[in-house]
Amino acid sequence: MSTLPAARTTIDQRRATLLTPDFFNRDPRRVARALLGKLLIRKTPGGTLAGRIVETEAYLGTGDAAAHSAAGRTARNSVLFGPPGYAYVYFIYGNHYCLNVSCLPDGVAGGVLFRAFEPIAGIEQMAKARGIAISPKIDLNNISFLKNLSSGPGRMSEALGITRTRDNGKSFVGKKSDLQLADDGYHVRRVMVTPRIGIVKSADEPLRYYIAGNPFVSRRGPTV
DNA sequence: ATATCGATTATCT
DNA sequence: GATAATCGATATG
Repeated sequence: MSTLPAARTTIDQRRATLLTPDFFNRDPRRVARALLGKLLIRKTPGGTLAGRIVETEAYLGTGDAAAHSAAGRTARNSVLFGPPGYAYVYFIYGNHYCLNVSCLPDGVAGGVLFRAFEPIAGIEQMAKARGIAISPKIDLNNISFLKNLSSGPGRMSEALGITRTRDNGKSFVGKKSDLQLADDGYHVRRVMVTPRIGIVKSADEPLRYYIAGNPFVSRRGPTV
């Protein structure tokens, strides 16, 4: 019998290095794919939160009808038009915040939406942020429990305590930033590409990326 | 397991 | 005034 890939991963602290602006200064499709397997880190007074990114979506800018930047620059979407490597946070459906990173050079719109990660550090704090009570009965390694923390853009943002007023426009590439992205050398075996979730315009464009077979992805794929 | 629906507000028409 | 890059609860197979 072949062994399934381990569900949980750990961080290789010795190898972890911050992603640089160059990483984000290219087509969002390439950034979205390259971000799979990277670490998303949130530093808080209560401790460091971290997860391994398993699902992303690319939003291409003025030519992409589904992108917030499609109709040009506004006060809301201006981060997408700014320099690469900055947080674009928007509020949706009266309930949820969603976290993105800007791509392409200053003046050109584009971004990647973070849709899901595997919780790795600060799990108890993330559960608290999600309104989930921790009791001795809860197994912190249980896949269903972990998936409920951060499988989906709204959940992920809530687990990290992301809000628009706090985080929109924040740098992902600053050494001192409380929002960081890092590469610890984790190798992604296979990437799946599907249409993006929850959009109406440009609904068929294959711009969603996730790690094949990963249990923390929000959905398997389009229910075709 | 999948399907449907209400919540709730910033943004744009 | 309509819409939206979603989630959680509820209903049903």
